[in-house]
Amino acid sequence: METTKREQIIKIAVKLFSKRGYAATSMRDIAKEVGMEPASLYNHIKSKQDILRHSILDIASLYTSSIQNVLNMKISPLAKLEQLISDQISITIEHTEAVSLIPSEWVHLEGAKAEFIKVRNEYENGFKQLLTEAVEAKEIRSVDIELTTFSVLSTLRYLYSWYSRNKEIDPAILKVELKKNLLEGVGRR
Amino acid sequence: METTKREQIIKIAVKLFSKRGYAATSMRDIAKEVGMEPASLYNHIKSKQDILRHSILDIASLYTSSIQNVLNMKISPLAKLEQLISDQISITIEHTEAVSLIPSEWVHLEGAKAEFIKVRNEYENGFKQLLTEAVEAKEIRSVDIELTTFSVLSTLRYLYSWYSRNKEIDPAILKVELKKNLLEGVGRR
DNA sequence: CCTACCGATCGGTAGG
DNA sequence: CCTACCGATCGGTAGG
Repeated sequence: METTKREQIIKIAVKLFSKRGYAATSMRDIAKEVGMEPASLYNHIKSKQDILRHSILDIASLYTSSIQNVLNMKISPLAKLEQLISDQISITIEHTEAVSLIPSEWVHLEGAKAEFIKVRNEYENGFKQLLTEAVEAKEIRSVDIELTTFSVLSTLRYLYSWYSRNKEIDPAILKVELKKNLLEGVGRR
Repeated sequence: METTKREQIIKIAVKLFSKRGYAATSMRDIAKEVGMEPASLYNHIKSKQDILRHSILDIASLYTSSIQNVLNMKISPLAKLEQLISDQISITIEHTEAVSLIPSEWVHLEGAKAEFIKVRNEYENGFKQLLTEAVEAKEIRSVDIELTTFSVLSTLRYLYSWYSRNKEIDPAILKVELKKNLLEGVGRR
């Protein structure tokens, strides 16, 4: 699998954005890590903003595909929720650093901010719909939809930070354990 | 309750850091919002870094007080966990913007980074200890301590983002509902 | 892909 | 608390 210079630059930029934040990372930082002069980066990318936009929107489209796919499946609402959680864990494992930009760095998007927010809202609304259906089907208790959506999605959004310190874990085990946690809590008796 | 100019400046700076991030907020941005010339800020604060350090360490000390207090209470491990969750919700409600700096902006601390990490680790270790004790007392099921700590604390850490959009909620109801969520999940049947 | 460089903006200081 | 200003660094361009 060949990687273009452009892809190399974006990968390194994402790593630096993830570590220090977009605003605190300079094109000179990126150039040094890539091994070229700052001016040369511009033969491969349009601007610093261009890197951020592509990184974030690429990940956002993975989430969109997942929710659309899950909504069309012929399984119970609760099974759909479980599939969505599995998908999101997979995305986090496969694109850990890019995923880490989603919660904090999207605020630095300039042209694409509105589009990002739209896509994020669609995902959240899909999640709320599944939760509502699962309650109606009596597969889960009658939860507060808004608060539960926040609670479950915030754990999934920040999973990257836990995973980046625990990469040795078996993804299958992570999925089982985290689903149990999100769906059954700590099992208060 | 009189607020000094210094407190006013810090409050406004925290609001801006919270919205755009530390690195993307300039002293000129802060000065404009405060209503003075940039140079005049330095009669009240030592440096931009000084503002960040005080904001973050002040909140961190609230978390430290909470965990120390809870660990010394003469109640069951599960009751301690519930008290810790309540405290953290209270801190988030009372200091929403400053709390929002904790997950993302601490990376920009310069002199105090090691101290912050130490304090954060103490809090996490206290939480893990309570979780372990609750399992041993059979008050909760035998959870994965590391993953559950991450899962519960990530929801609590990012509660500020949900709360800032839902400020009209009754804090008492928020505590009951969120505790239920974290401790019983969605009640999968 | 590099050398050379631009205008803008940054955090912060001197001096009153 | 302000005017005036400093050196450093920023994202990006011209031209080869």
